Amino acid sequence: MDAGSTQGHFCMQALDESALTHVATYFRALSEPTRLRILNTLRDGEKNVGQITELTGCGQANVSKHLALLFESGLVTRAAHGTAVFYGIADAATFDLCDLVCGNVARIVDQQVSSATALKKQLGKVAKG
Amino acid sequence: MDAGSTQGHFCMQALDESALTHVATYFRALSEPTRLRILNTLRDGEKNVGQITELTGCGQANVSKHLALLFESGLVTRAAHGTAVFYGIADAATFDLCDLVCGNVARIVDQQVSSATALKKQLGKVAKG
DNA sequence: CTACCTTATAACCACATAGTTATATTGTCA
DNA sequence: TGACAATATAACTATGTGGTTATAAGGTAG
Repeated sequence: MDAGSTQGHFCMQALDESALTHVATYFRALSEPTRLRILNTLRDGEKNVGQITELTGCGQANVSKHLALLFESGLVTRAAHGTAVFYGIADAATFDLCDLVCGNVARIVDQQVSSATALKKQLGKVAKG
Repeated sequence: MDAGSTQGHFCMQALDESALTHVATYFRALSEPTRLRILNTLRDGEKNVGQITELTGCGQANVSKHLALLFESGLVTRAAHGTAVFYGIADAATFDLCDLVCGNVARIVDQQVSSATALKKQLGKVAKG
């Protein structure tokens, strides 16, 4: 089975250099808080650039640039209606992914907090001892 | 329920700015082909820096820097044994994530190929017509 | 056609970062 | 202790990119 096939189970281990770059690009698209904010505004349906600009509080040019990147990365759809351009989530799996990451991140943060607490305790003991 | 809790279902929509940054940082760690290669070498167990350097074909300093970033992002574990330092996957869910993304990417690439093919067909018609 | 509205793009700055080379740090062994 | 091996870090260059401002491009209404 080839990595470009449309069905079956995919495993990063089997990917060649080109596919690895694609995966990295996908993650890169999700690696900016502003882009995550933009994607969040699309949870409840398509919106045009003006609405997204309003909702995120970012500059219009900035939003357009991020939307262009998200579109090129295949994460959002684009549809022009008159002068307005509506963007939407290309794949519902995107949010599954983000929410999965939220779980991972929550675990990491908890671990780091625990480590920090343990370290603090250790340091406390050293200071006292 | 708070976003830092250790159980339950997590949704990006509910995250504040700080959590959003954490999620973005997590994705950022996965957004470089070299780091994905490094993570791939850890699929079948912990390895030290020398082994990872060998397997990836990257420079040792470069590998160390990437490993430091992965460690700080909470994606890998670190354990020193003598002068060697062994790194391992912190959370098996990481590969679930990567493989999920592989599926998404495969779909995107397929769609782009289809679009390109369709476009090519259209252009062909125009050229002929 | 003109004025206006919406979106995309160009130019620019500031900053982050991947990779390299050289070196420091740390642990082991004779 | 001194030589050596493994890893981390500092310094540097080149490149990428987030954000802003100004402007272009495309469509619409009068």
